[in-house]
Amino acid sequence: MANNFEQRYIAARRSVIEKDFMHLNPEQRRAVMTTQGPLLLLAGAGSGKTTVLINRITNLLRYGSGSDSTEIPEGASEQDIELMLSEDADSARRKAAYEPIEPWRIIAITFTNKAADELKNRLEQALGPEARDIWAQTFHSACVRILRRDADKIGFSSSFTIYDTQDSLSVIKQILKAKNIDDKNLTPRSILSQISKTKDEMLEAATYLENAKKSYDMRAIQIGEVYVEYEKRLKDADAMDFDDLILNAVRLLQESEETRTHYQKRFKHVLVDEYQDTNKLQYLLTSILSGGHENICVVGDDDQSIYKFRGATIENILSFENQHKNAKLIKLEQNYRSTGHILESANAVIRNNLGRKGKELWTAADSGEKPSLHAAYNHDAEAQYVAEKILEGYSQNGRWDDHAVLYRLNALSNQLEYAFKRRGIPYRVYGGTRFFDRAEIKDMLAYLNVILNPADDLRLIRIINTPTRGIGDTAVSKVSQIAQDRGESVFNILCHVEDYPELKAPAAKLRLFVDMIKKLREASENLAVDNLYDEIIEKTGYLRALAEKDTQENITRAENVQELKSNIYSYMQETGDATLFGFLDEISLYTDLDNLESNADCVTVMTIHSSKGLEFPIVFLVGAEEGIFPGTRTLGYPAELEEERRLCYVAITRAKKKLYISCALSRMLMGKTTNNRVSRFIEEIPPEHIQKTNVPKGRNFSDLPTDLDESARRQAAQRPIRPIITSKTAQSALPQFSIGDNISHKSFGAGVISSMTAMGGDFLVEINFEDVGTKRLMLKAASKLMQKN
DNA sequence: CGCACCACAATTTTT
DNA sequence: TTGTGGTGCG
Repeated sequence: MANNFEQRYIAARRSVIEKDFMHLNPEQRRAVMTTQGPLLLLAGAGSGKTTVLINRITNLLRYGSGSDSTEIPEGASEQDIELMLSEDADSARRKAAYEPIEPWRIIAITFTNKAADELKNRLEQALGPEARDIWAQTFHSACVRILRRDADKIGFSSSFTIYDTQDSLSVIKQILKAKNIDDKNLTPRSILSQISKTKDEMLEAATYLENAKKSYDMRAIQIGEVYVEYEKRLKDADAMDFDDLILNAVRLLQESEETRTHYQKRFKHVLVDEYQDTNKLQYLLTSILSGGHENICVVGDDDQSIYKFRGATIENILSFENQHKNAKLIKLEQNYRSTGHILESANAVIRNNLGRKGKELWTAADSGEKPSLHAAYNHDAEAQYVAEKILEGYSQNGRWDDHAVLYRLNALSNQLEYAFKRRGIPYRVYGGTRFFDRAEIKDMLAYLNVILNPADDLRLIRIINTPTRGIGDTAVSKVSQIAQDRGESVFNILCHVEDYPELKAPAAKLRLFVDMIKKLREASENLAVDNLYDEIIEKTGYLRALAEKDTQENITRAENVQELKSNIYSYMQETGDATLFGFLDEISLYTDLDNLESNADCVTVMTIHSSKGLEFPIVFLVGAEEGIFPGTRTLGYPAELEEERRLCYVAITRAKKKLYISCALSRMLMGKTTNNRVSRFIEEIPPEHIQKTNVPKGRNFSDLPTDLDESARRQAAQRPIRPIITSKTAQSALPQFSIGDNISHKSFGAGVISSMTAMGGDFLVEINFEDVGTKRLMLKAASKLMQKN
C-alpha cells in the first residue's frame, strides 16, 4: 500500500515538473529531468545543448531533485498528490519541489569567456537576478577564484599574477639566453608546449628532469633544465601561467582537505560544457569538485573534438561511463540548425570515423538544397567564385553577415581577402592579433602591473625602455644580472643604482625611470584607475612618442591605448569597489574583446577551428583538397586523419541553409604550385546529397584537357570586377559618417572628413584636423573615438 | 639606438 | 609567397 502511494506521489510530482519543460523534445527533457548522479550528454551539433543546460539548471533551482528522486518528503499525504494533480498550477509546483538547489551551489564550467558570458546571460534571462550567484565560469577563471582564496597553502600569495603565453615565452627566452642554449630544434614554443604537456601529466619539473636523465634523452634533459628554472622564476615572481592555474588548483584541492571539503560541500552540482575539449587536468578538477555527490553532468560531442593538438583528450568523453559508475547517457540527435541534405552529408562523412560513440543527426526540417562542390581553375578563380556567390546571396537577401567562409589553413585567407576587396564585399577575418595581445596594450598593462607590484621583473623590463628613454640592452642585462645574483627584484636594484659601480653609465637614466614609477605608485594610492591611467600616459609620454610619426600603424596604436581606457571605464562601472588589482585580475583572463564589436554587417572569414559553436545560413568551405584538408602531415596517421574528419564534420554542420564546398585544380601555397585531388572527405558524401559542378572525373586534376584550363582561365580573367563600392551597400555597415561631416576626435580634436575610400568592409577616411593637420584613419576603429558635431 | 636588409620557416588556438 | 626575427651598419 505504502509502496503504491510512493509511486503515485513520485509520478504526480514528475508530471507537474514535466509541464514546465514541454517545449523541449523528449531527449532534451529527459536530460533536464535527470538530476542525480553522473550524466553524459552527447549533444550533436545544433541539438540545443545550451538550451538543455539552462533548463536543467532551472529545474535544479526550482524543483531540486523532484523530477527523478525516489525519495518523498516526510509527512507526504494523499492531499499532496491531489494538489499536484489539481488545476492549481502554482500550488502544484510548490509541492513538486524537493530540496531545491540554491544557485550558489551550482558550478557550470566552459572553455571560453564567450561561452561563459553567453551562459550567464541566458541564465539571467531565464532565472532573473538570482542567476548571478551561479558560478558560470571558464576553467581558468574558476581556478583563479579557488586559488585567490587559498594560494598561500601552496606557496603563492593570494595576489599572484598571471602570465599569459607571451609572458611565458619571454621567460623561456631569458632562460635560454642565460643558459646559452641556442638550438634550432629547441624553440621557446616547443619547450613551452612540452612544459604544458608535462604539467598535464602532473609531473614536477624535477621529476621530469630526473626521468630525462635516466633515459639519456638529451633533448628532454635540456627541456627539463629549462623547465626547472622556469618554475623557479615563476615562483619567485609570484606568478602562474595558464596551465599552472589549473594544475595548482588541482594540487591545492588534493593537498588541502579544508579547501577540498569546502568546495565539495558547497557545490552540489557540477556541469561541464564542451567536455570533448578537456585535458587530463581538467578532468581531474571536475572529478574532485564533484567528489562525494557525483552530481556531474558533462556535455559534449566526441565528433567535434578538434583540439587534440592542445591537449584535449577524446578519451575523457569516451570513457566517462567507465570512470563514473552508474553514469547515464543521453544522446541529443535532433538537429535544429541545418536542412536535410547538409545533415546527411555530415553524417556520411563522420560515419567513417572509428573512434566515436556513434550518433546520427536528424532533422524535422525539409531536405533543403544540396551542398555543392565546385572545382575552380586555381585559387584565384576559387576566390572569385566565392565572391560571386556571396554577391548573389547578398542580392537575394540583402545581408552580408549571412555568409561565412571557412578554411583549414589561415594561409588561404589572402586570396579571399583580395577578391572581397576588389568587389567591395565587407568582410571580417577572425583570428588576427587580439586586442590584449597588441604590443601597446601589453605595454600599458605592464605599467599598471609594475605600479601595483614593482617586483614584477618581467613587466618592468618590458617597459623600462618603452617608450625609448635611452636605457639600452646592455644596461638592462647588467641590472637583471645583478638582480639575479643578489636574489632581489630588478626594481630594488634600481632603487640603489649608486651602490653599483658597473651601473654608473646609465645611472642617471635609470634613476629617472625609478622616480617616475615611484611617483606613479604614489599617485595610484589616491587616484581612481582611469585617472591613474591618464597619469601614466602623461608621465611616460607614451602617446607623445607615438605621435612623433603619424603612420597608420602608430595611429591605430594610439587608438588602442585610448580604447583600453574604455575597458577601464566599463570595469569601474560594473564594479562597486574598483581597484587596480581588480581591473588587472579581471582582464588577465579576458582576451577576446574583438568579438564584442562584431555586430557590423560583414561576411565572416575564419578557420574551421574558430567556427566551432557558430552557425551561418550560408557557408563556404574552401580548399577542400587532399594535402590541405586533410593536410599532408596527417596522411600516414589514422588518428590524425580522424581528427581532420571531425574538423570537416564541424565545417559542414555550421551551415543552416546552404553549403558551398570548393577546391582549386591548382593552388599556390608557400611559393609552390600543386595540383591536388578533391578531399577524400567530400568524396565520402554520397551523390544523392551533393551537387558537383565542373569537377573532373580523372584521378588527378592534371589529367584534364588543357583547353578546358585555357577557357577557364580566360573566363576568370574576363569576369567583370565590380567597381569599389561607393554606395549604400558597404555604407550600411558603417552608417554614421560621410564626406563633409564636421567631427570631433578624442585624440586629435575637431576636423572635417575630406574623403572616404572603401577598403575591405571598412573605410579609409581622410580627415583635416584643425590642430594636427590631415590624418588618414580606418573608420571602423576611429568611429569609436569620434562623433559628429 | 634605430633602421635596413637578409635568412628562414610556414597547421589548427584558448586561457 | 609571405611574414618575422636576427644581425650589422650608420
